[in-house]
Amino acid sequence: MAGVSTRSASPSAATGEPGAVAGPGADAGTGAGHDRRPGRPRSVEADRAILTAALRMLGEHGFDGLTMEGVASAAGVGKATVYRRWPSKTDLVLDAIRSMKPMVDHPDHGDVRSDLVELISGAVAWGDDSEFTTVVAALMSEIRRNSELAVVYREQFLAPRRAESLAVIQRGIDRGELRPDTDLDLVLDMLIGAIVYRSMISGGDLTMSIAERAVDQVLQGIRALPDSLA
Amino acid sequence: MAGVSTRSASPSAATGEPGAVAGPGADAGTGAGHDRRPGRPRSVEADRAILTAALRMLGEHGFDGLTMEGVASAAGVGKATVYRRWPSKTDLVLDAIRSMKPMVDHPDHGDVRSDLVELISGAVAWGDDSEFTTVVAALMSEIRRNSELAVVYREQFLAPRRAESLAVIQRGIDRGELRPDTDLDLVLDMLIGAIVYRSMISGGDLTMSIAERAVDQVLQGIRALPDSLA
DNA sequence: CACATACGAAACGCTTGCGTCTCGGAATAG
DNA sequence: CTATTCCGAGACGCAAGCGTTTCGTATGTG
Repeated sequence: MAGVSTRSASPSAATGEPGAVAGPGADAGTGAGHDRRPGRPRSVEADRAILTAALRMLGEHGFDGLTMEGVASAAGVGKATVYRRWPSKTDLVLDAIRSMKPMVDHPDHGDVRSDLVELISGAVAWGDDSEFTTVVAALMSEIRRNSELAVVYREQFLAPRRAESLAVIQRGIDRGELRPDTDLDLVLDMLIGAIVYRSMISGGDLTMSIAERAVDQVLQGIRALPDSLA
Repeated sequence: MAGVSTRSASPSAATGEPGAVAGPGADAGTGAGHDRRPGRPRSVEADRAILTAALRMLGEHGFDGLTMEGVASAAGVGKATVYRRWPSKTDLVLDAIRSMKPMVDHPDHGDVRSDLVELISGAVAWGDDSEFTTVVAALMSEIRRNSELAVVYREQFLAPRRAESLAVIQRGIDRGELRPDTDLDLVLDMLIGAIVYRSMISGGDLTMSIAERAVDQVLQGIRALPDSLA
Protein backbone atom coordinates (compact mmCIF):
# COMPACT_ATOMS: atom_id res chain seq x y z
CA MET A 1 0.00 0.00 0.00
CA ALA A 2 2.78 2.39 0.81
CA GLY A 3 4.32 3.69 -2.31
CA VAL A 4 4.48 1.87 -5.57
CA SER A 5 4.88 -1.82 -5.72
CA THR A 6 6.61 -2.02 -9.11
CA ARG A 7 6.66 -5.72 -9.83
CA SER A 8 7.79 -6.59 -6.32
CA ALA A 9 6.81 -9.71 -4.46
CA SER A 10 4.07 -11.28 -6.48
CA PRO A 11 2.64 -9.27 -9.33
CA SER A 12 0.22 -12.10 -9.83
CA ALA A 13 -0.59 -12.58 -13.43
CA ALA A 14 -0.08 -8.94 -14.29
CA THR A 15 2.12 -8.72 -17.30
CA GLY A 16 3.71 -5.35 -17.60
CA GLU A 17 1.85 -3.73 -14.73
CA PRO A 18 1.44 -0.31 -16.27
CA GLY A 19 1.09 1.23 -12.87
CA ALA A 20 -2.16 2.92 -13.66
CA VAL A 21 -1.54 6.06 -11.70
CA ALA A 22 1.91 7.00 -12.82
CA GLY A 23 3.23 4.63 -15.40
CA PRO A 24 6.43 2.66 -15.56
CA GLY A 25 8.61 5.62 -16.26
CA ALA A 26 7.74 7.59 -13.15
CA ASP A 27 10.99 7.00 -11.38
CA ALA A 28 13.96 8.89 -12.67
CA GLY A 29 17.05 7.01 -13.61
CA THR A 30 17.13 4.97 -10.44
CA GLY A 31 16.33 1.77 -12.20
CA ALA A 32 19.63 1.68 -14.01
CA GLY A 33 19.61 0.51 -17.59
CA HIS A 34 17.29 -2.47 -17.64
CA ASP A 35 14.26 -0.18 -17.92
CA ARG A 36 14.39 0.04 -21.65
CA ARG A 37 13.31 -3.00 -23.55
CA PRO A 38 13.94 -3.36 -27.22
CA GLY A 39 11.18 -2.68 -29.64
CA ARG A 40 8.45 -0.11 -29.72
CA PRO A 41 7.55 1.18 -26.25
CA ARG A 42 4.02 1.03 -25.00
CA SER A 43 1.90 4.07 -25.56
CA VAL A 44 1.33 6.09 -22.41
CA GLU A 45 -1.60 7.73 -24.10
CA ALA A 46 -3.21 4.33 -24.54
CA ASP A 47 -2.78 3.64 -20.81
CA ARG A 48 -4.66 6.78 -19.94
CA ALA A 49 -7.29 6.45 -22.63
CA ILE A 50 -8.11 2.93 -21.52
CA LEU A 51 -8.42 3.83 -17.85
CA THR A 52 -10.54 6.86 -18.66
CA ALA A 53 -12.80 4.82 -20.88
CA ALA A 54 -13.05 2.10 -18.25
CA LEU A 55 -14.16 4.60 -15.61
CA ARG A 56 -16.75 6.07 -17.90
CA MET A 57 -18.12 2.69 -18.92
CA LEU A 58 -18.13 1.55 -15.32
CA GLY A 59 -20.32 4.48 -14.39
CA GLU A 60 -22.55 4.38 -17.43
CA HIS A 61 -23.14 0.66 -17.69
CA GLY A 62 -22.22 -0.79 -14.31
CA PHE A 63 -19.59 -3.36 -13.49
CA ASP A 64 -21.14 -6.17 -15.46
CA GLY A 65 -22.07 -3.82 -18.25
CA LEU A 66 -18.45 -2.81 -18.72
CA THR A 67 -17.08 -4.82 -21.61
CA MET A 68 -13.50 -5.08 -22.72
CA GLU A 69 -14.56 -4.54 -26.29
CA GLY A 70 -16.46 -1.43 -25.29
CA VAL A 71 -13.52 -0.05 -23.36
CA ALA A 72 -11.14 -0.70 -26.22
CA SER A 73 -13.50 0.90 -28.69
CA ALA A 74 -14.14 3.94 -26.51
CA ALA A 75 -10.45 4.34 -25.90
CA GLY A 76 -9.75 4.05 -29.61
CA VAL A 77 -7.45 1.08 -29.18
CA GLY A 78 -7.55 -2.58 -30.08
CA LYS A 79 -8.51 -5.29 -27.68
CA ALA A 80 -5.03 -6.69 -27.71
CA THR A 81 -3.74 -3.36 -26.43
CA VAL A 82 -5.99 -3.69 -23.40
CA TYR A 83 -5.16 -7.32 -22.71
CA ARG A 84 -1.48 -6.59 -23.11
CA ARG A 85 -1.78 -4.42 -19.99
CA TRP A 86 -4.50 -6.01 -17.89
CA PRO A 87 -5.10 -9.73 -17.91
CA SER A 88 -8.76 -9.51 -16.97
CA LYS A 89 -11.66 -7.18 -16.50
CA THR A 90 -11.31 -7.13 -12.73
CA ASP A 91 -7.67 -6.09 -12.94
CA LEU A 92 -8.58 -3.27 -15.26
CA VAL A 93 -11.34 -2.03 -12.98
CA LEU A 94 -9.02 -2.24 -10.01
CA ASP A 95 -6.53 0.09 -11.64
CA ALA A 96 -9.31 2.33 -12.88
CA ILE A 97 -10.49 2.83 -9.31
CA ARG A 98 -6.97 3.56 -8.21
CA SER A 99 -6.66 6.14 -10.93
CA MET A 100 -9.58 8.23 -9.68
CA LYS A 101 -8.27 11.60 -8.64
CA PRO A 102 -8.11 12.17 -4.89
CA MET A 103 -9.92 15.52 -5.20
CA VAL A 104 -7.92 16.75 -2.26
CA ASP A 105 -9.27 19.85 -0.66
CA HIS A 106 -8.74 19.89 3.02
CA PRO A 107 -10.40 23.13 4.05
CA ASP A 108 -8.77 24.83 7.01
CA HIS A 109 -10.15 28.29 7.58
CA GLY A 110 -9.79 28.21 11.32
CA ASP A 111 -13.55 27.85 11.70
CA VAL A 112 -15.04 24.41 11.89
CA ARG A 113 -18.39 25.43 10.50
CA SER A 114 -16.89 26.96 7.39
CA ASP A 115 -14.63 23.97 6.95
CA LEU A 116 -17.46 21.51 7.30
CA VAL A 117 -19.78 23.42 5.01
CA GLU A 118 -17.06 23.46 2.38
CA LEU A 119 -16.39 19.80 2.92
CA ILE A 120 -20.02 18.79 2.64
CA SER A 121 -20.61 21.15 -0.25
CA GLY A 122 -17.84 19.25 -1.96
CA ALA A 123 -19.70 16.07 -1.21
CA VAL A 124 -22.84 17.53 -2.73
CA ALA A 125 -20.93 18.49 -5.83
CA TRP A 126 -19.43 15.03 -5.69
CA GLY A 127 -22.95 13.66 -5.63
CA ASP A 128 -23.78 15.70 -8.69
CA ASP A 129 -20.65 14.55 -10.46
CA SER A 130 -22.02 11.75 -12.49
CA GLU A 131 -18.72 9.99 -12.79
CA PHE A 132 -18.00 9.66 -9.09
CA THR A 133 -21.50 8.83 -8.01
CA THR A 134 -22.19 6.39 -10.76
CA VAL A 135 -18.87 4.67 -10.34
CA VAL A 136 -19.42 4.19 -6.63
CA ALA A 137 -22.95 3.02 -7.27
CA ALA A 138 -21.65 0.54 -9.80
CA LEU A 139 -19.29 -0.86 -7.20
CA MET A 140 -21.86 -1.21 -4.41
CA SER A 141 -23.20 -4.47 -5.61
CA GLU A 142 -19.91 -5.90 -6.77
CA ILE A 143 -17.85 -5.36 -3.64
CA ARG A 144 -20.15 -7.72 -1.79
CA ARG A 145 -18.80 -10.68 -3.69
CA ASN A 146 -15.45 -9.49 -5.02
CA SER A 147 -13.22 -9.14 -1.99
CA GLU A 148 -10.21 -7.92 -3.92
CA LEU A 149 -12.32 -5.15 -5.38
CA ALA A 150 -13.67 -4.33 -1.95
CA VAL A 151 -10.21 -4.00 -0.47
CA VAL A 152 -8.96 -1.70 -3.20
CA TYR A 153 -12.12 0.38 -3.10
CA ARG A 154 -12.03 0.86 0.64
CA GLU A 155 -8.30 1.20 1.20
CA GLN A 156 -7.24 3.05 -1.91
CA PHE A 157 -10.31 5.10 -2.70
CA LEU A 158 -12.35 5.63 0.44
CA ALA A 159 -9.82 5.66 3.26
CA PRO A 160 -7.63 8.53 2.01
CA ARG A 161 -10.63 10.75 1.47
CA ARG A 162 -12.10 9.86 4.83
CA ALA A 163 -8.90 10.57 6.68
CA GLU A 164 -8.90 14.13 5.44
CA SER A 165 -12.52 14.65 6.37
CA LEU A 166 -11.94 13.34 9.86
CA ALA A 167 -9.01 15.71 10.20
CA VAL A 168 -11.32 18.64 9.55
CA ILE A 169 -13.48 17.66 12.50
CA GLN A 170 -10.47 16.91 14.64
CA ARG A 171 -9.17 20.41 14.07
CA GLY A 172 -12.48 21.72 15.37
CA ILE A 173 -11.93 19.77 18.56
CA ASP A 174 -8.35 20.93 18.85
CA ARG A 175 -9.48 24.51 18.53
CA GLY A 176 -12.03 24.01 21.28
CA GLU A 177 -14.97 24.56 18.96
CA LEU A 178 -16.29 21.05 19.41
CA ARG A 179 -16.69 18.88 22.46
CA PRO A 180 -13.63 16.74 23.15
CA ASP A 181 -15.78 13.63 23.34
CA THR A 182 -17.21 14.13 19.86
CA ASP A 183 -17.59 10.89 17.95
CA LEU A 184 -15.64 11.77 14.82
CA ASP A 185 -16.76 8.83 12.77
CA LEU A 186 -20.40 9.14 13.69
CA VAL A 187 -20.55 12.83 12.91
CA LEU A 188 -18.83 12.34 9.60
CA ASP A 189 -21.05 9.43 8.68
CA MET A 190 -24.17 11.40 9.48
CA LEU A 191 -23.08 14.29 7.30
CA ILE A 192 -21.69 12.30 4.42
CA GLY A 193 -24.35 9.65 4.81
CA ALA A 194 -27.16 12.15 4.40
CA ILE A 195 -25.66 13.41 1.15
CA VAL A 196 -24.82 10.01 -0.20
CA TYR A 197 -28.18 8.64 0.81
CA ARG A 198 -29.97 11.32 -1.13
CA SER A 199 -27.79 11.18 -4.17
CA MET A 200 -27.65 7.43 -4.50
CA ILE A 201 -30.60 5.87 -2.75
CA SER A 202 -33.56 8.11 -2.11
CA GLY A 203 -33.09 10.53 -4.94
CA GLY A 204 -34.08 13.41 -2.69
CA ASP A 205 -33.17 17.06 -3.03
CA LEU A 206 -29.52 17.88 -3.35
CA THR A 207 -29.51 21.65 -3.37
CA MET A 208 -26.39 23.31 -2.09
CA SER A 209 -28.16 24.66 0.95
CA ILE A 210 -28.39 21.16 2.31
CA ALA A 211 -24.71 21.32 3.19
CA GLU A 212 -25.20 24.30 5.43
CA ARG A 213 -28.36 22.95 6.96
CA ALA A 214 -26.85 19.56 7.66
CA VAL A 215 -23.77 21.04 9.23
CA ASP A 216 -25.81 23.37 11.40
CA GLN A 217 -28.05 20.51 12.38
CA VAL A 218 -25.11 18.52 13.60
CA LEU A 219 -23.20 21.42 15.07
CA GLN A 220 -26.00 22.21 17.40
CA GLY A 221 -25.40 18.83 18.87
CA ILE A 222 -21.68 18.69 18.93
CA ARG A 223 -20.80 22.31 19.42
CA ALA A 224 -19.50 23.04 22.88
CA LEU A 225 -22.18 24.81 24.82
CA PRO A 226 -21.44 28.46 25.50
CA ASP A 227 -20.77 29.29 29.13
CA SER A 228 -24.08 31.04 29.48
CA LEU A 229 -25.85 27.75 28.92
CA ALA A 230 -23.42 25.42 30.63
CA MET B 1 -36.61 1.36 7.24
CA ALA B 2 -38.23 0.45 10.43
CA GLY B 3 -37.89 -2.94 11.94
CA VAL B 4 -37.39 -5.68 9.52
CA SER B 5 -38.38 -9.19 9.98
CA THR B 6 -37.09 -11.65 7.50
CA ARG B 7 -38.14 -11.73 3.95
CA SER B 8 -41.55 -13.38 4.05
CA ALA B 9 -42.18 -12.44 0.52
CA SER B 10 -45.87 -12.23 0.16
CA PRO B 11 -47.67 -11.56 -3.09
CA SER B 12 -48.50 -8.10 -1.92
CA ALA B 13 -49.60 -6.16 -4.92
CA ALA B 14 -50.11 -9.34 -6.78
CA THR B 15 -53.58 -10.28 -5.82
CA GLY B 16 -54.58 -12.64 -8.53
CA GLU B 17 -51.81 -12.47 -11.06
CA PRO B 18 -48.23 -11.95 -10.06
CA GLY B 19 -47.46 -9.87 -13.06
CA ALA B 20 -49.10 -6.48 -12.80
CA VAL B 21 -47.72 -5.85 -16.24
CA ALA B 22 -49.26 -8.42 -18.42
CA GLY B 23 -51.16 -11.62 -18.31
CA PRO B 24 -54.47 -12.76 -19.62
CA GLY B 25 -57.24 -11.26 -17.57
CA ALA B 26 -54.63 -9.66 -15.42
CA ASP B 27 -56.65 -7.12 -13.50
CA ALA B 28 -58.56 -9.73 -11.53
CA GLY B 29 -60.60 -8.00 -8.93
CA THR B 30 -60.46 -8.68 -5.23
CA GLY B 31 -60.60 -12.39 -4.83
CA ALA B 32 -64.32 -12.65 -5.23
CA GLY B 33 -64.97 -15.43 -7.64
CA HIS B 34 -62.24 -17.72 -8.70
CA ASP B 35 -60.37 -18.51 -11.84
CA ARG B 36 -63.01 -18.69 -14.51
CA ARG B 37 -60.65 -19.98 -17.17
CA PRO B 38 -60.70 -23.61 -18.13
CA GLY B 39 -57.76 -25.88 -17.74
CA ARG B 40 -55.25 -26.38 -15.01
CA PRO B 41 -54.86 -23.27 -12.85
CA ARG B 42 -51.50 -21.73 -12.29
CA SER B 43 -49.60 -22.86 -9.26
CA VAL B 44 -49.57 -20.29 -6.50
CA GLU B 45 -46.62 -22.05 -4.97
CA ALA B 46 -44.68 -21.48 -8.16
CA ASP B 47 -45.49 -17.78 -7.98
CA ARG B 48 -43.99 -17.49 -4.56
CA ALA B 49 -41.06 -19.79 -5.22
CA ILE B 50 -40.08 -17.76 -8.27
CA LEU B 51 -40.28 -14.42 -6.51
CA THR B 52 -38.35 -15.72 -3.53
CA ALA B 53 -35.67 -17.19 -5.75
CA ALA B 54 -35.50 -13.96 -7.74
CA LEU B 55 -34.93 -11.90 -4.62
CA ARG B 56 -32.22 -14.22 -3.41
CA MET B 57 -30.45 -14.27 -6.74
CA LEU B 58 -30.76 -10.52 -7.03
CA GLY B 59 -28.98 -10.12 -3.73
CA GLU B 60 -26.41 -12.82 -4.25
CA HIS B 61 -25.45 -12.14 -7.84
CA GLY B 62 -26.61 -8.62 -8.58
CA PHE B 63 -29.07 -7.44 -11.19
CA ASP B 64 -27.05 -8.54 -14.18
CA GLY B 65 -26.02 -11.72 -12.42
CA LEU B 66 -29.64 -12.74 -12.00
CA THR B 67 -30.51 -15.15 -14.78
CA MET B 68 -33.89 -16.49 -15.69
CA GLU B 69 -32.47 -19.98 -15.90
CA GLY B 70 -30.98 -19.62 -12.45
CA VAL B 71 -34.23 -18.33 -11.00
CA ALA B 72 -36.21 -21.15 -12.56
CA SER B 73 -33.73 -23.72 -11.33
CA ALA B 74 -33.61 -22.30 -7.80
CA ALA B 75 -37.39 -22.16 -7.71
CA GLY B 76 -37.63 -25.72 -8.95
CA VAL B 77 -39.68 -24.78 -11.98
CA GLY B 78 -39.14 -24.69 -15.70
CA LYS B 79 -38.25 -21.59 -17.64
CA ALA B 80 -41.60 -21.62 -19.37
CA THR B 81 -43.30 -21.33 -16.01
CA VAL B 82 -41.38 -18.16 -15.35
CA TYR B 83 -41.98 -16.65 -18.78
CA ARG B 84 -45.64 -17.54 -18.58
CA ARG B 85 -45.88 -15.06 -15.70
CA TRP B 86 -43.30 -12.41 -16.44
CA PRO B 87 -42.40 -11.49 -20.00
CA SER B 88 -38.89 -10.35 -19.16
CA LYS B 89 -36.25 -10.21 -16.50
CA THR B 90 -37.00 -6.60 -15.64
CA ASP B 91 -40.67 -7.36 -15.09
CA LEU B 92 -39.77 -10.21 -12.78
CA VAL B 93 -37.41 -8.05 -10.75
CA LEU B 94 -40.05 -5.33 -10.58
CA ASP B 95 -42.51 -7.69 -8.97
CA ALA B 96 -39.82 -9.16 -6.74
CA ILE B 97 -39.16 -5.69 -5.35
CA ARG B 98 -42.86 -5.13 -4.86
CA SER B 99 -43.05 -8.40 -2.99
CA MET B 100 -40.68 -7.19 -0.30
CA LYS B 101 -43.30 -6.20 2.19
CA PRO B 102 -41.94 -6.69 5.67
CA MET B 103 -41.40 -3.93 8.22
CA VAL B 104 -44.42 -1.99 9.30
CA ASP B 105 -43.72 -1.34 12.88
CA HIS B 106 -44.22 2.31 13.52
CA PRO B 107 -42.99 2.78 17.08
CA ASP B 108 -45.15 5.10 19.14
CA HIS B 109 -44.20 5.04 22.78
CA GLY B 110 -45.00 8.66 23.41
CA ASP B 111 -41.31 9.47 23.63
CA VAL B 112 -39.52 10.55 20.52
CA ARG B 113 -36.12 9.34 21.64
CA SER B 114 -37.37 5.82 22.30
CA ASP B 115 -39.23 5.81 19.03
CA LEU B 116 -36.24 6.99 17.06
CA VAL B 117 -33.88 4.57 18.75
CA GLU B 118 -36.20 1.74 17.88
CA LEU B 119 -36.58 3.01 14.37
CA ILE B 120 -32.85 3.33 13.79
CA SER B 121 -32.14 0.06 15.54
CA GLY B 122 -34.44 -1.47 13.00
CA ALA B 123 -32.38 0.13 10.29
CA VAL B 124 -29.23 -1.34 11.80
CA ALA B 125 -30.84 -4.76 11.80
CA TRP B 126 -31.92 -3.99 8.28
CA GLY B 127 -28.31 -3.31 7.41
CA ASP B 128 -27.37 -6.65 8.91
CA ASP B 129 -30.05 -8.47 7.00
CA SER B 130 -28.10 -9.69 4.06
CA GLU B 131 -31.10 -10.04 1.85
CA PHE B 132 -32.32 -6.49 2.18
CA THR B 133 -28.96 -4.84 2.05
CA THR B 134 -27.70 -6.85 -0.86
CA VAL B 135 -30.90 -6.38 -2.81
CA VAL B 136 -30.78 -2.62 -2.39
CA ALA B 137 -27.09 -2.60 -3.24
CA ALA B 138 -27.84 -4.60 -6.34
CA LEU B 139 -30.37 -1.98 -7.40
CA MET B 140 -28.14 1.04 -6.81
CA SER B 141 -26.34 0.76 -10.07
CA GLU B 142 -29.31 -0.34 -12.11
CA ILE B 143 -31.78 2.38 -11.15
CA ARG B 144 -29.49 4.95 -12.76
CA ARG B 145 -30.33 3.66 -16.21
CA ASN B 146 -33.60 1.77 -15.74
CA SER B 147 -36.20 4.41 -15.03
CA GLU B 148 -39.06 1.96 -14.61
CA LEU B 149 -37.06 0.11 -11.99
CA ALA B 150 -36.20 3.37 -10.29
CA VAL B 151 -39.84 4.39 -10.09
CA VAL B 152 -40.97 1.10 -8.60
CA TYR B 153 -38.07 1.02 -6.20
CA ARG B 154 -38.66 4.52 -4.94
CA GLU B 155 -42.44 4.61 -4.95
CA GLN B 156 -43.29 1.07 -3.94
CA PHE B 157 -40.37 0.14 -1.75
CA LEU B 158 -38.81 3.28 -0.35
CA ALA B 159 -41.65 5.77 -0.06
CA PRO B 160 -43.97 3.72 2.18
CA ARG B 161 -41.16 3.00 4.61
CA ARG B 162 -40.05 6.60 4.59
CA ALA B 163 -43.50 7.93 5.27
CA GLU B 164 -43.73 5.95 8.46
CA SER B 165 -40.32 7.08 9.59
CA LEU B 166 -41.19 10.70 8.98
CA ALA B 167 -44.37 10.23 10.99
CA VAL B 168 -42.31 9.20 14.00
CA ILE B 169 -40.43 12.49 13.91
CA GLN B 170 -43.60 14.42 13.22
CA ARG B 171 -45.17 12.99 16.35
CA GLY B 172 -42.18 14.29 18.30
CA ILE B 173 -42.94 17.74 16.99
CA ASP B 174 -46.63 17.42 17.73
CA ARG B 175 -45.84 16.42 21.28
CA GLY B 176 -43.61 19.45 21.67
CA GLU B 177 -40.48 17.38 22.12
CA LEU B 178 -38.89 18.71 18.96
CA ARG B 179 -38.64 22.19 17.55
CA PRO B 180 -41.52 23.01 15.22
CA ASP B 181 -39.09 24.12 12.52
CA THR B 182 -37.31 20.77 12.46
CA ASP B 183 -36.37 19.66 8.96
CA LEU B 184 -37.99 16.24 8.93
CA ASP B 185 -36.33 14.99 5.79
CA LEU B 186 -32.90 16.20 6.73
CA VAL B 187 -33.02 14.65 10.18
CA LEU B 188 -34.23 11.35 8.82
CA ASP B 189 -31.65 11.32 6.06
CA MET B 190 -28.87 12.00 8.53
CA LEU B 191 -29.95 9.13 10.76
CA ILE B 192 -30.75 6.62 8.06
CA GLY B 193 -27.92 7.87 5.90
CA ALA B 194 -25.35 7.19 8.59
CA ILE B 195 -26.55 3.61 8.95
CA VAL B 196 -26.87 2.95 5.26
CA TYR B 197 -23.55 4.57 4.55
CA ARG B 198 -21.80 2.29 6.98
CA SER B 199 -23.55 -0.87 5.95
CA MET B 200 -23.28 -0.39 2.23
CA ILE B 201 -20.45 1.96 1.43
CA SER B 202 -17.82 2.40 4.09
CA GLY B 203 -18.17 -0.95 5.80
CA GLY B 204 -17.75 0.71 9.19
CA ASP B 205 -18.97 -0.50 12.55
CA LEU B 206 -22.63 -1.35 12.85
CA THR B 207 -23.01 -2.15 16.51
CA MET B 208 -26.42 -1.61 17.98
CA SER B 209 -25.20 1.23 20.14
CA ILE B 210 -24.80 3.34 17.07
CA ALA B 211 -28.55 3.80 16.92
CA GLU B 212 -28.66 5.38 20.36
CA ARG B 213 -25.59 7.47 19.77
CA ALA B 214 -26.83 8.72 16.40
CA VAL B 215 -30.23 9.61 17.80
CA ASP B 216 -28.72 11.41 20.76
CA GLN B 217 -26.34 13.21 18.47
CA VAL B 218 -29.20 14.54 16.43
CA LEU B 219 -31.56 15.11 19.30
CA GLN B 220 -29.20 17.49 20.91
CA GLY B 221 -29.61 19.58 17.83
CA ILE B 222 -33.29 19.33 17.28
CA ARG B 223 -34.63 18.76 20.76
CA ALA B 224 -36.45 21.77 22.10
CA LEU B 225 -34.36 23.37 24.80
CA PRO B 226 -35.67 22.69 28.29
CA ASP B 227 -36.99 25.70 30.10
CA SER B 228 -34.07 25.73 32.46
CA LEU B 229 -31.80 26.48 29.56
CA ALA B 230 -34.08 28.65 27.52
C1' DC C 1 -65.57 -38.39 -20.94
C1' DA C 2 -63.39 -34.22 -23.95
C1' DC C 3 -61.06 -30.10 -23.65
C1' DA C 4 -58.11 -26.48 -22.12
C1' DT C 5 -54.39 -24.93 -19.66
C1' DA C 6 -50.30 -25.52 -16.66
C1' DC C 7 -46.46 -28.25 -15.43
C1' DG C 8 -40.97 -29.59 -15.61
C1' DA C 9 -37.51 -30.54 -18.74
C1' DA C 10 -34.89 -29.56 -22.39
C1' DA C 11 -33.60 -28.39 -27.21
C1' DC C 12 -33.45 -24.53 -30.25
C1' DG C 13 -31.69 -20.18 -32.64
C1' DC C 14 -29.80 -16.05 -31.55
C1' DT C 15 -26.87 -12.58 -29.51
C1' DT C 16 -23.19 -10.97 -26.62
C1' DG C 17 -18.83 -11.02 -24.61
C1' DC C 18 -14.46 -13.20 -23.32
C1' DG C 19 -9.76 -14.13 -24.29
C1' DT C 20 -6.69 -15.61 -28.12
C1' DC C 21 -4.79 -15.03 -32.35
C1' DT C 22 -3.28 -13.13 -36.86
C1' DC C 23 -2.44 -9.42 -39.99
C1' DG C 24 0.18 -5.40 -42.03
C1' DG C 25 2.28 -1.56 -40.27
C1' DA C 26 4.87 1.63 -36.93
C1' DA C 27 8.41 2.74 -33.53
C1' DT C 28 12.67 1.92 -31.19
C1' DA C 29 17.39 -0.44 -30.21
C1' DG C 30 21.73 -1.97 -31.71
C1' DC D 1 20.11 -2.80 -41.92
C1' DT D 2 17.69 -6.54 -38.61
C1' DA D 3 15.38 -7.70 -34.44
C1' DT D 4 12.00 -6.72 -31.31
C1' DT D 5 7.90 -4.96 -29.46
C1' DC D 6 3.86 -2.38 -29.91
C1' DC D 7 -0.07 -0.65 -32.68
C1' DG D 8 -5.36 -0.92 -34.47
C1' DA D 9 -8.36 -3.95 -36.51
C1' DG D 10 -10.85 -7.82 -36.55
C1' DA D 11 -11.64 -12.97 -37.11
C1' DC D 12 -11.90 -17.01 -34.21
C1' DG D 13 -13.74 -20.61 -30.93
C1' DC D 14 -16.05 -20.92 -26.88
C1' DA D 15 -19.46 -20.22 -23.20
C1' DA D 16 -23.47 -18.09 -21.20
C1' DG D 17 -27.92 -16.31 -21.26
C1' DC D 18 -32.33 -14.80 -23.51
C1' DG D 19 -36.77 -15.88 -25.07
C1' DT D 20 -39.25 -19.53 -27.87
C1' DT D 21 -40.82 -23.92 -28.69
C1' DT D 22 -41.77 -28.87 -28.19
C1' DC D 23 -42.46 -32.89 -25.49
C1' DG D 24 -45.13 -35.94 -22.44
C1' DT D 25 -47.65 -35.35 -18.34
C1' DA D 26 -50.66 -33.30 -14.63
C1' DT D 27 -54.76 -30.91 -13.16
C1' DG D 28 -58.53 -28.33 -13.66
C1' DT D 29 -63.87 -27.42 -15.96
C1' DG D 30 -68.19 -28.86 -18.14
